[in-house]
Amino acid sequence: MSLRIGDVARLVGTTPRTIRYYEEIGLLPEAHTRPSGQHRLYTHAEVERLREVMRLKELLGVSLDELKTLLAAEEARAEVRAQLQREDVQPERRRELLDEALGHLERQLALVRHRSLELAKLEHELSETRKRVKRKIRELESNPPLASAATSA
Amino acid sequence: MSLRIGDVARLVGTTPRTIRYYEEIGLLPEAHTRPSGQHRLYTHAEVERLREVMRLKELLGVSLDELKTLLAAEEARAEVRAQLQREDVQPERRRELLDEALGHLERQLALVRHRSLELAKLEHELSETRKRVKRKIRELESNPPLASAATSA
DNA sequence: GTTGATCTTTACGTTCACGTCAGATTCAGA
DNA sequence: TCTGAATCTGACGTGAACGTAAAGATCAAC
Repeated sequence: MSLRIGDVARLVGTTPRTIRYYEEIGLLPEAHTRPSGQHRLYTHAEVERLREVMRLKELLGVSLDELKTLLAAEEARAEVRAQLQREDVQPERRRELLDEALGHLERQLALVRHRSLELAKLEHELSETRKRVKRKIRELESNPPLASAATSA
Repeated sequence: MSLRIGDVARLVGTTPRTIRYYEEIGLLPEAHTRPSGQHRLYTHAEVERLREVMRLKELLGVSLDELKTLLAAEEARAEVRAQLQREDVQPERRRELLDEALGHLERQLALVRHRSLELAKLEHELSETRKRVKRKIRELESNPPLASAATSA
């Protein structure tokens, strides 16, 4: 039911050092309340969280510091979910958290959409270029290599 | 007609140091034949080339070393264009260059498509999450904050 | 032909994101 | 209870991608 840091590392394809580092810089929450010196223990939910962090890092290509602020969205939503479990849900506080989460989500979305668009443009250009290269190759194949010049108008 | 390293840096939004560094590691060709000690001079074509390099770096998120091998495509195509100008175009050599360029293009495209897909997935997930958060906020607004619980089923 | 701004090379410094090592500690299993 | 594998903290090391400083050279403009 509870995983150790080595298991987690294997599961997500990284190293224990990296996980400790992420915790060190505040990118991951400190694993529960753990008397210093004792082994860290993780739940599957935390493994998923780590997966998500690494995915965002990979796809957004931002520094771990920027990523930390972007992840405030997840934090907020996690807290919302936690508050939903309990019953003392002061609605004003919930509203605050939701607004905060929304703001961070918008920032993430803007970032993602921008990159997505740029990538699409790049993809289009590349496939156009590929077409041209392919055409040139075909021309070269059908045109028997004559001695003189003038292969394309 | 010819720009100096500082102008180029301003034009593409980087620093002279970076440009020199890129030249140093072979990512950019050495600016023409330049007696060591003399100022580097650049054409607008070279500025565009640098822009493209920085764009690919940004969008693909690869190391400068990987980028160097990926850029072999541009090199090959540049050489093809150069050979088209001249008339002694040994067609077998052209075929080699075109094949090479095609290979590199395929690699770039595969990379771009993969990232593009992943980003699209992420974008979808994010906008779904945003929907849910917005809905929750609306619920909170329409439901007058009563004393008891039960806001959503 | 003399400035002053920009550039040159050389070389050491820096930040980020971890890797690696050491020595002590903890933990699961026999 | 003992043992061996994994983990702990703390520290220093590392590679990538530049930043920065120094001392001299170059270049455009006057």
